[in-house]
Amino acid sequence: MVKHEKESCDVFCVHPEKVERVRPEMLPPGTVDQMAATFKVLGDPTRIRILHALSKEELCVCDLALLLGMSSSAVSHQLRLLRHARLVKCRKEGKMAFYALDDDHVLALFEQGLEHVGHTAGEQDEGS
Amino acid sequence: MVKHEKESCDVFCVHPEKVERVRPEMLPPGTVDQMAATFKVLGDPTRIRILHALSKEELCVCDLALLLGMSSSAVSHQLRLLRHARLVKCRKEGKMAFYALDDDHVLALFEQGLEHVGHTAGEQDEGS
DNA sequence: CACTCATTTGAACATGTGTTCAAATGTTCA
DNA sequence: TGAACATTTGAACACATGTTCAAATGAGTG
Repeated sequence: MVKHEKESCDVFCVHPEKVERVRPEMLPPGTVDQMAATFKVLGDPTRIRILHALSKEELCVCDLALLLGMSSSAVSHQLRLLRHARLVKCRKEGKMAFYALDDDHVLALFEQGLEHVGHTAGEQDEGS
Repeated sequence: MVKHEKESCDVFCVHPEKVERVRPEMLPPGTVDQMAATFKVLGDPTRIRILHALSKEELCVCDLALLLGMSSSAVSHQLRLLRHARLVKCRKEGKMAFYALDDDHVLALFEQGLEHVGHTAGEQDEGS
């Protein structure tokens, strides 16, 4: 919904020169959306636990279900999202599906997130 | 189809030994939730664009509003989430608030995500 | 084939999320 | 003080998300 921009008053900027210096460096929309989509998939406790488990061992769906204490269906739904985001890969063997982290990039991303949490662990979150 | 053979084992696992080997290595719930919360905040195109802009230059709210083409209110709401997640920091000067990335950890996390996108750029996402 | 099992899928539901609008802070300056 | 401004906040809305349930698929076995 684009209402016609009232550029004169609503968002009248304080440092236009800074803005115009940064503007040409902005990432293309496709890249931004892909990054957001990737992080969004990472932004769920269940999927974090799945990824962490898979970083230790290749596991099948029912292994994960037992480990996480949830239904195979729920696990499968989450694995589908992780697959779509190229965060895990699937290896089918007979009627079983073994999952593992897609590659070391994923592990690096995961550990960077873990490091951030450790980094902010002791600090107190300011109340709103 | 009536099946009430093993009601005890909805999730009767195929490789219990793997599961029990991994179980003690699982992350504590608090850590998992914090990681998920951090990634969740990163999982939005608007916030990705904000972080990327701030990685180039310290900017105030209305600078960001102009750069992103959205209202100051919307930007401020997103900045609050980013602040809570310790991804950006705020420096107040007069009636203005200058925002910047909280530290290099954030930049590293961001770039790891960007790298993942670049890494999967050429690959085709299998249709669902 | 009939049956079981591991996995996947679709629909439905409750809950969470991002933006908008209006109003409130809090600061600067005439 | 009062007006103008940058920013923040709260409520409300449309929309997305995670789980559950039931059913379907597909592979192995008697």
